[in-house]
Amino acid sequence: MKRSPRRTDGLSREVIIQAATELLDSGGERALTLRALTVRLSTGYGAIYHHVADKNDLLATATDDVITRVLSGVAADADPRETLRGLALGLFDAIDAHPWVGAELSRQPWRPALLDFYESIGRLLDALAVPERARFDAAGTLVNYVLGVAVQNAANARYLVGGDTDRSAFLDDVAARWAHVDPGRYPFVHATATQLREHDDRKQFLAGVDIFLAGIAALS
Amino acid sequence: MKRSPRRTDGLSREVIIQAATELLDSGGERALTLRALTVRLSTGYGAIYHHVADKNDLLATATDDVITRVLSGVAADADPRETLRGLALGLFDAIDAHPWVGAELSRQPWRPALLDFYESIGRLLDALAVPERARFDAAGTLVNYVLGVAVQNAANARYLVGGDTDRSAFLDDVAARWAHVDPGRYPFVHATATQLREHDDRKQFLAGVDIFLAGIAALS
DNA sequence: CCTCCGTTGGATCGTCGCTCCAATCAAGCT
DNA sequence: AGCTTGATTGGAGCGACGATCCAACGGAGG
Repeated sequence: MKRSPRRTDGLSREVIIQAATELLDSGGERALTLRALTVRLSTGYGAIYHHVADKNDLLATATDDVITRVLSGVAADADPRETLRGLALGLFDAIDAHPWVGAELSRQPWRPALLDFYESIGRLLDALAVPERARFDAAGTLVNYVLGVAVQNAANARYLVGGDTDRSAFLDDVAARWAHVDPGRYPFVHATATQLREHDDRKQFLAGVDIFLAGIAALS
Repeated sequence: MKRSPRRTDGLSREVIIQAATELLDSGGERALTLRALTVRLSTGYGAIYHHVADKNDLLATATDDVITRVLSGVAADADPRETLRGLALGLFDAIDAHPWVGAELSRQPWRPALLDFYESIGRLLDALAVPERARFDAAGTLVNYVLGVAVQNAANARYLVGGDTDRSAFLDDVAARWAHVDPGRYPFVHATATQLREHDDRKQFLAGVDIFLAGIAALS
């Protein structure tokens, strides 16, 4: 039995994590299997486990990478309110582009990478003259909202299996089901069905951020 | 080879789902395996799959049951604002008691059981005189917030593996790590560490709901 | 009493994450 | 140059999972 030749270029933690990220981006969470990784890197399990603790480690590190990249790319605006909106949108867009990041963040919400996010929000609330005693609750609420929406969106994105069906097709599907509920029992849901079909996730997310900002402003 | 005796009392979808719920409540998501179910019900795979489509079906139905039970138990108050707070708290407490419900809802946010939740919120926003054009965004935002926080809490609860370590011990752990971050780089996070140790998830959640309500009021 | 069909139990399959160890090679030593 | 050693690699194998499939069962209707 001939053994396949040993690789000469060094395998490294970085290379492995990048390969994992590519697998995740192209095929979603379920595409990241150790077997797929060994094939892609043409190596074996041992080599991978020598650089990485386990699959959790892999997912967590890949997630941290994406988050860090996003947060460093957010532009600071003169207006703290605008900066905050930009920050929130940055995270939203990142998770929209990499739904698996949302799922992983919902599983481990206290990853170190989110420290920067939390810190930024705290400072911006300070700049917005939020009283100190309310700042903790306000920051927590905002973080929870942003992560919450992002996770929901990730779930919706995961619903589209391979990318065959379009996002709008998915919305049409849900909207159609909502349109067929009993208008007597569910007047609001029924009336909302049309708006659901036309709505823009990104805009609705920003509208939510604005509601919370208005509420926070009302605190002082 | 002797076959174990055939059961005489009828197995039913309800019995299976209740057993699944008990497994989930006692051991978390990873405790629900088909093998564990066959042992608990002293039956085989075939019997279970005869009544249930697959494991997703199991999880989804169990989740629907919990949600429905919660929503039917929420008292309607004269003040729509109070009713809304009660509704949100009801979902919060339910997911706090059954963390797996939070995880499942984040995976499938459009389950029929949430229709009632969405409908109730829509009506309450109407009672709060939220302009119709803003009601859709407002309802979506609130649902996202409630589900988002609930999911985070579920994730934290899942962090405590078997219930050995206490919830406060977990908070102490996170707070300790936050207290040791570089105060120069993360002044806000550092300053927040003490509040984190003392904070009450439930109260903070309610504070978030109040921020939202204040923001809604500012819309009109 | 018999037949039939809705149920039931469990052997089996393919895949998963992960462990374990022999094989391999580069760097350091004499 | 030859030897040694330890870090690194590749892959067989393990136990557990969700799911499928089918033979065996037994109560309801004739």
